[in-house]
Amino acid sequence: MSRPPETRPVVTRFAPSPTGYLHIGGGRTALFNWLYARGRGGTFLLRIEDTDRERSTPEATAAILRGLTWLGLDWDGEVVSQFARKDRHAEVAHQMLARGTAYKCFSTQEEIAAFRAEAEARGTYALFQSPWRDADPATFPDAPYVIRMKAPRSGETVIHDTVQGRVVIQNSTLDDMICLRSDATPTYMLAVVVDDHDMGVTHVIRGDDHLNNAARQQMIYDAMGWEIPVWAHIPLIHGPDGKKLSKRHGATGVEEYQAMGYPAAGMRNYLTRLGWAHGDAEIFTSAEAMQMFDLSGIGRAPARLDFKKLENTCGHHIAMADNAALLHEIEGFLVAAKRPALSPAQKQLLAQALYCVKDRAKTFPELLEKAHFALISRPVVADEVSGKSLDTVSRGILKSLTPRLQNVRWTKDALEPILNDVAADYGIGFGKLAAPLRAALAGRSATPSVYDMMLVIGQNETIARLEDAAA
RNA sequence: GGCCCGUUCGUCUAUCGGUUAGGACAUCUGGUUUUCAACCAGGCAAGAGGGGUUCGACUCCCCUACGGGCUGCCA
Repeated sequence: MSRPPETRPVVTRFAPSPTGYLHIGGGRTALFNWLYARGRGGTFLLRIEDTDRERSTPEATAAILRGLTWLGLDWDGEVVSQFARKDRHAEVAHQMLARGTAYKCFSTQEEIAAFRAEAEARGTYALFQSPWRDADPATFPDAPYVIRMKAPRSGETVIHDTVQGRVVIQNSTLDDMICLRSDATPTYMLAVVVDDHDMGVTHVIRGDDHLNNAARQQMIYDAMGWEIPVWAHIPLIHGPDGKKLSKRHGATGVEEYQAMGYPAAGMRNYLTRLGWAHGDAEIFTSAEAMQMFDLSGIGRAPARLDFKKLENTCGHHIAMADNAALLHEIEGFLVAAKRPALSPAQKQLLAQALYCVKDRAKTFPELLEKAHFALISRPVVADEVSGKSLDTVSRGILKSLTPRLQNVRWTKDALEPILNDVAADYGIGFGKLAAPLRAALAGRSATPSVYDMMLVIGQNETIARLEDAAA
């Protein structure tokens, strides 16, 4: 009855409701839609589901856009506001009325609440069945009404879900959902179908909390004679303890991850692998992910967030990142983390130091800590651990070292014999010499190679720091 | 309560009726080392439970347990 989806250009969409920040689970949903569309030369659309005026805020929309932008998920065309399309939704509701697939219901919310309370009192649960479903229009009162879907009361609705398989829902378990509220605004159930249809969405990839909704939505597609999209309901993300991810697990907002210093490429990689797999592929770029990503690789069970693996993945991406891009992203991190920005001089030094710190860090705070030596200016203040290696003896060693550093070519090859000689003179291993050098140069015990640090900060600065420490 | 979905090492997962059930992260041991990170070698570690179907089930079916979702004039 419908053309094979493969022959149509793919159109996916991410449709968050603007009631807060971009949730990490929403971010992954967006990512899957983005990967699927981008990997097939398709279109990825963004629609804000803001028909609930009570809860929707422009701030939330802005936060969601920021989150997506940071994650690097670019959408095609303008952001669609669902609320702006309310007249179209109402139009479709009335078309359903005209087709006889929907009806006007004059039951008040009080009546419905009373009906439910009564059922509950009897210890049962019953779907509300509107008395207006087959009422004679001649009996219609002059009162506000909602437009309800005239849902089939028997039979079954079958969802062919790419991820969940064939899901059968008995129509008797579904009620006549409201499509148009009494104030003529659409409900989610109607709006989502109308918009997806009008926007030409071919694949609906969303959280499996919508799986049941798909049955009701399919009824609307049928009622309007529209082609049903390919459904793909993906499992939600859980916290490390296997429970639904909530605030008590820590970070749930995408922007919080930016503030914690995870690179966007690493986040994308990690999130892609969370609930999706392609053989043994673990570390990959987004371009590679686009090539590999498919709906059949999505798992059916909820996945737990694992920060250790996130960090490991991010470490790989920091190491393989382009230096200029990395520097730019670090500056963005500083802003997000509300940390002081880099001065032009610091930026310059950090750029030069990147080669020796980027493969030692899993997050930006860690990278910055490793690059501490390049970001500070004299006098270097040693932290507690490294300070211990600056005792009287090692100060003497540093003092004897500085003169030998005066007239040398500032390369590792030239420096190496000098430091080795000093160590030999004092009958100590290089490790014993490196510790005070680290303290003097960086004030830290965990740093890049002492040679790299010397090379990055230069001859004058090196000698000055060593003299400071020896004094 | 009703309906729907799920359940492989601690975690993410591969397997799509026949494998010593593979990989990655984490962890442990040894090696390397200039601290950290990394790297090399190796170890530990899994099909929720119970019934079927089948020559043969992680894989198909049913039940139970556990987890999740939906059940709104929320999305």
